[in-house]
Amino acid sequence: MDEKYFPKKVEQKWQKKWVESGAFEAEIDDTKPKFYQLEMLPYPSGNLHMGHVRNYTAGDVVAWYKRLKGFNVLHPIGWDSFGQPAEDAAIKRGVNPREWTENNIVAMRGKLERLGLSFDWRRQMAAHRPEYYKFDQWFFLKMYEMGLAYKKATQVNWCEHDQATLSNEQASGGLCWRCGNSVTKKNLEQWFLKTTAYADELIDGLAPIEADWPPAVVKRQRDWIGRSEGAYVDFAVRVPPSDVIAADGGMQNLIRVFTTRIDTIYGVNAIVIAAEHPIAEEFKSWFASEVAAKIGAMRAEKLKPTDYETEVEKDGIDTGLKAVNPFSGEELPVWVGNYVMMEYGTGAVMSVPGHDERDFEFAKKFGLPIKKVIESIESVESDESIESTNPRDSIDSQDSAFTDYGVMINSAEWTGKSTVDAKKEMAVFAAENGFGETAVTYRLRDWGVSRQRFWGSPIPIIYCDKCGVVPEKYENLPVALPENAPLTGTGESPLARVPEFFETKCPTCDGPAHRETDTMDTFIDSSWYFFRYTDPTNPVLPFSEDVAAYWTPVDQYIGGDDHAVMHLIYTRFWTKVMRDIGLVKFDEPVKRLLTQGMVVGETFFDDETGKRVYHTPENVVTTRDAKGKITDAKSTDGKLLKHAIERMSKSKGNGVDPDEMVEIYGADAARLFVMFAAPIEHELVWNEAGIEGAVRFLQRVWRLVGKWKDALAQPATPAGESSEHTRALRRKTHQTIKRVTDSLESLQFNTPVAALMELTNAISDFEVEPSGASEDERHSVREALTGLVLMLMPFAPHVAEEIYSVLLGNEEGMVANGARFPEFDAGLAKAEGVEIPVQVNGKLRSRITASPEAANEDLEAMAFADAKIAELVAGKDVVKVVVVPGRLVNIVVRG
RNA sequence: GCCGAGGUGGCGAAAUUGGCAGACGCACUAGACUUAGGAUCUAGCGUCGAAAGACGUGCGAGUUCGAGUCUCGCCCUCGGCACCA
Repeated sequence: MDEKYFPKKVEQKWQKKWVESGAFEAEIDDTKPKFYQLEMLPYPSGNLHMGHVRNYTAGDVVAWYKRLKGFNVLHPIGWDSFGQPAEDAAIKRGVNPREWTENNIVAMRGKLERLGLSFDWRRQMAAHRPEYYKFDQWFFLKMYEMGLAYKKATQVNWCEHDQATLSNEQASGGLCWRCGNSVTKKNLEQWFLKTTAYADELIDGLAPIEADWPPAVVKRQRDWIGRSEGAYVDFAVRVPPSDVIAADGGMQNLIRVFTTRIDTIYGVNAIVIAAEHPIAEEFKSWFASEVAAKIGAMRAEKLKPTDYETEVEKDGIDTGLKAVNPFSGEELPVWVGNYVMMEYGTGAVMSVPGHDERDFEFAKKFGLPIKKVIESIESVESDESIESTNPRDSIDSQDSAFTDYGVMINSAEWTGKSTVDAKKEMAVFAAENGFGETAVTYRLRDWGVSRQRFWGSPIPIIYCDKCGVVPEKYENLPVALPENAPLTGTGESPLARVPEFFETKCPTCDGPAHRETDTMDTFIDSSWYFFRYTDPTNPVLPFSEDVAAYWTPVDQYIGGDDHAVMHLIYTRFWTKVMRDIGLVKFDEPVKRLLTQGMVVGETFFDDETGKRVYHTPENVVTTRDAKGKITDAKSTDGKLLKHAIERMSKSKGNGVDPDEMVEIYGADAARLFVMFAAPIEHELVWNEAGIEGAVRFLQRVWRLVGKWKDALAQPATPAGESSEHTRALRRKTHQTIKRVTDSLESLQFNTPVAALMELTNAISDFEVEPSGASEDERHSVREALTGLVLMLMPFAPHVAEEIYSVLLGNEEGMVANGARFPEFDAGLAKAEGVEIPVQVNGKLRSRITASPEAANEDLEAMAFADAKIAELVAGKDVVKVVVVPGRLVNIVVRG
């Protein structure tokens, strides 16, 4: 053992040993409980950033802990290797996307290996390889057969900056998930997967896993799916002046609205439809010219980039059409309104300004009547009776709508009922009378998966002039990407310019046909990748049902919360589809989810040009306030700089390359520090200074072992009678085992490191010279050191292996030894004499030392016997004495 | 605007869930060893105070023998959503 700890030497040695012994290669083993530890797969950009280090280290800690606890652990990694960056690199630098991707994978794998992450590399998958994307296509065909994949013309989300279509999830907030620019709409024919078919299941399936998923993710998924329960109501359309029913008859003369508040229907003042509503199209020629013009303008407005900063002002126009309220028979105007969305519900609403904020605003603006039909329970109770209440037809004077539930007024035979009851009854009434039904709508839309991109999995569909849309045959999969395609980034499908690719024969009639030239959204790849790890080379199926049945579902998943409504909804959807195909027998893919906070760094920009400035102590000078926040930043040549906190990466110039950190401080110190620096779910503002502390800690452990190793080489068994200081050390050891075990079980990674540091300090403070140590002393130090090292293994595996082999006196490490996590002994951890605080009137005044089992009366007597307490209590009335056994004594006095 | 999370030393944070606030670490201060210190060791380090002591977990109330923790009201910060009928 070297005098000093040289991380590089130790790390290279053990990484090599692990590879040679296949230490992390997991196979099905029915003699052990299985544990599937998964982290979100990286995009192979070629570079590692601190966010990766945090994510994969946390996963590695869990994987190691579970292995040491006797589980058969599957801990795989792969590559989300399809997608835009490879295509961008190809366009910008003329490289081949395949080569670029493969090279990056090699580079990035090396960086991950140097961190000593315990992955089973044999199982890695890469989305861009035909043996993987073949099964994206396999699934697509299955979904096509099941009626879950369909094509339709639609307005899609379009990012002008990236020249790319986006699913609703990827355009959340009206901004592109990748580049953050505003999203516009574009008309395209596009393939969809019917996620809405599973909307109820996607909501209801959250309940059983809720306790083990972060509340924020569960909530965002619920909101995203957005189930709301209400009713459809049909309003007949009349065309003035002669009350002509629309010529087509049938459904065309009805406007169907969706409402969650049918109980407010006597307060309807108008029907408001979206500009894209079919009625608006049907009566186009009937409308006055200014109405038609306005509708056209409103449609165009909706295609503009979405600006969520400024609130859109309500706008609309009376179409001149009339609609009849089926409950009251009242005739109402039909308006077109910009606040009604064609995509949600039926694209038409009944406007109730008295009880809906948006309708209220709309009515105010256009001077429409506002009628009150619901009163709060309090105001009804204070009024004498509902009958005698003079109906207030207008609440124009009020400045907001009353949106709560309450009691019905001005609502014919429903008056006086509670709105909660009326809501149910009125929907039933509407259904019985043929003008409505109870209904549930969702915010969730189907998943648009077509991408006009090259670097993705081709959609395995063929268009034949004779047979129409024909799915490719399973035996012809994969539909392989051609080696070369003209990549222009113009938003046209590159595959449409490769005749060798799209010219084909119809699988049904063998006639001339052409292939779909769009590729799939890359989120398809990541929807099922972790099932492929279980059976990575299966040539005929995505994975075998039996193999997956052993390993899946995932026991612990760790990744960023930025995927709360993208990846994590898609993969839940995919799992339910796989269940219906018969590949898996469960509903939810992930038992327990942990979302780690981002690692961010300070970024600087040139104030004038907006260009990034690399942040090194040499070129940026900052002044900071008391909280350490930057108040002012300048470059060394005097230019004013803007600053921001951004996700850390080398390309943003706000952070180190983890590889450099490993080079300087070692992988163990880097891992340890990242785990220790902040709770895993918090955002971590990167500050490199702290890593020195991790290095110091490991050096300290190393020196301690160096100091004791010769003495510990001699045999030592615990003596029957031991002295106080050895019992104290054993106590600390076992208390630490409990703390570390509990922390890791609850996925806390910062507090166990602190506990290990405390144990190290305790061993350090054990004031016995190793050469003169008794057998008993040697035994307690051995127990403390081996315990320390075993518990350190998940965080700093290389140095732990080295120290463990030193303590064992041979070259074997923990892996080779089948080492186990230390077991907690409650008896040994129990304190003998504890310091018990004594309070007088709730204020700490003294401490007494007693056995933790001391009886309440004894503690009380000891407290009163304490000189200081006696003095404070003297001459006063003791009102009460509170004794918490083993914890505290509080004496309440008066006078 | 609505929803969610949170506010504890100079900084990152602990606090067995109502029982010694600030563990552990970073930064800092003083000292020792040293040719040297960005190594190591020792001591200190919430605020005021010479000390005794007093005060102290965003602010204000409340419950309790006792509140960082529970209740109510307010302020602030950070995230999410974007007219979802």
